[in-house]
Amino acid sequence: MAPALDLVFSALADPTRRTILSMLLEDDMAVTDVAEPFEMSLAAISKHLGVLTNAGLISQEKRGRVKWCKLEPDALREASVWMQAFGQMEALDLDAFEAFLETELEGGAQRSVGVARPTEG
Amino acid sequence: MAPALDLVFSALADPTRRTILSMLLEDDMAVTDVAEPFEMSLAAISKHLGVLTNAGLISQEKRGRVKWCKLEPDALREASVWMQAFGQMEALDLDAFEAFLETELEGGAQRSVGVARPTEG
DNA sequence: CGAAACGTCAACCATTTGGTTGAATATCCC
DNA sequence: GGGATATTCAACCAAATGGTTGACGTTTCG
Repeated sequence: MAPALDLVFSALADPTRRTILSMLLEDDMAVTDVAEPFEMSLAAISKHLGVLTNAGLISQEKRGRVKWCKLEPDALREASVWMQAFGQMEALDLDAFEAFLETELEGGAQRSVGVARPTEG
Repeated sequence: MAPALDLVFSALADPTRRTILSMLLEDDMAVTDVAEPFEMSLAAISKHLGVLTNAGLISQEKRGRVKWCKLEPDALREASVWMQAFGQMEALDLDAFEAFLETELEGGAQRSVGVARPTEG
């Protein structure tokens, strides 16, 4: 069920939607109340909420005539994990790996570290 | 100089671009070599690289007739920090904060926790 | 010099996105 | 029932996105 990273990241790419998420951090909110601080129409906010829902970042539950919006942190967490994993691989490759090379192959020929043409024909 | 989160997140929203980033994790690469595994045109990849550059996620340096692409982890890290901070605030608000409320205001009127209309006119 | 390799630019196209407005639907309350 | 409230739907629009192709400028190499 985990929504694709595509959906999560593109949902996060809009400042209005990031603001909405931070608003929902404090409390669950009704659609009308989410829309209140913004200058755009209610319909526009409704669409934004649809995008966030589709990305799994929030859920919406209708109670009576009011639709409550609730933060769903799991989707965010998944993307966060991706980024952290990426960051760790990066740290691994660019730092630890080079250090490893220099230690392991100590005194090897003066390779130009970090620059290696892949697939040179 | 830190590029806006908008640019970073929307750059990350495309799977082709995420793949490119992961390729650059291993090594700096020439534009042509980045394009090689993909089925789209070189021009399309060139545009993707432009988007990544614009977001600050990579840098490009021309040496001779070859333009080398290099991962720039800082921009990614900034977005990662945003997400982690968000996650931490979430943990704070939804768990600790409610526990705090219940403890601190013990036995208060039966507030319906988590439901508060802001700006009721 | 001239051809090949590297990469971008410009024009074009289809689709998506983010916004609008006005009508429609559902619920609450008198 | 009927009016107010809450929210979405549908149609529309402008701009951005992701792709194509073909022409163009640079740099290398024979």
